[in-house]
Amino acid sequence: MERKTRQHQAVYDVIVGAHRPLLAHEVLALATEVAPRLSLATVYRNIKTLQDEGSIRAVVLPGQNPRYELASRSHHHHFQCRQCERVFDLEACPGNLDRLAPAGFMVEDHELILYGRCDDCSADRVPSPA
Amino acid sequence: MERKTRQHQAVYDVIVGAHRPLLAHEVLALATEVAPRLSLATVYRNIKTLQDEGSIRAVVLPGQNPRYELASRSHHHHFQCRQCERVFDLEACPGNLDRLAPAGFMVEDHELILYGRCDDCSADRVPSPA
DNA sequence: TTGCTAATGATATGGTATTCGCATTAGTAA
DNA sequence: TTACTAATGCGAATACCATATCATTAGCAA
Repeated sequence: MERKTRQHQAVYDVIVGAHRPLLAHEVLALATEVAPRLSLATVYRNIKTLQDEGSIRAVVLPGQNPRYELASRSHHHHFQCRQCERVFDLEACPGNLDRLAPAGFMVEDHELILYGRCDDCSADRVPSPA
Repeated sequence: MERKTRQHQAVYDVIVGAHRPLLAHEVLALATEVAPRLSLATVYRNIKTLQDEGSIRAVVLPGQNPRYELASRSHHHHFQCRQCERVFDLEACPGNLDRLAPAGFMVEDHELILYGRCDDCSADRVPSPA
């Protein structure tokens, strides 16, 4: 049977609490505060478990390692800060993108990523890791 | 000095002629028709050379290997077919995406990818590799 | 042609994120 | 508590694309 471990809970809690998609090593760093000696392998194992059960999903940006966010989040897009490299959620979606495809093409889905400077980095503030 | 080889020319010609971004192995497959015995290492070498001199640029889709297109192409986006996995150019851009970012965020650039079925695959035609 | 050496072909190697193997730890039911 | 075994920690192993190595080929100037 499945056991409720401190490590599993820590991984989940960190993703829930982040309010932005996290890299595996970010999960490790944050979860370590609650579960010391947490290993990266365990982070990956729990990420996989949570993905398989549908609790979280991967957010993949071009050329970057997957980040993870709550699967319960509704359709949205992302913003990446070029300075601190963190990824933030965008609540809005431009919509009506199907018209961009040529005739005969069937659009099923889309992905939009904005790049720039986040609030902290625009203001020359040093962002906190959480 | 730099020498004009059949292989280098073949790699460049294939990218010019494709009218869509190509993976390294697609370049290899297509260029082999002109330059038999062409090796993947040479494809990568020439891709790098062409990139360094600014002739081509990489197009990276989430979780996928880089594709290459002519750098002279103006701002545009891409469509990927989920069946044949080929990537196509979209001529249009929705524009005015800056408004999607929260206050304090500075948008410098954006990336948009549509996913679905290309013309060939919508019509159950088998796409030609070129 | 000849000679120089840039470029190639074939394969080995590197870099790195993720997964595996296994001894150990620690949930959980009784 | 105790026993059972799922889950962990840690290091090794894997997988993958891209680059490096190096003997060989082939541009190109003379």
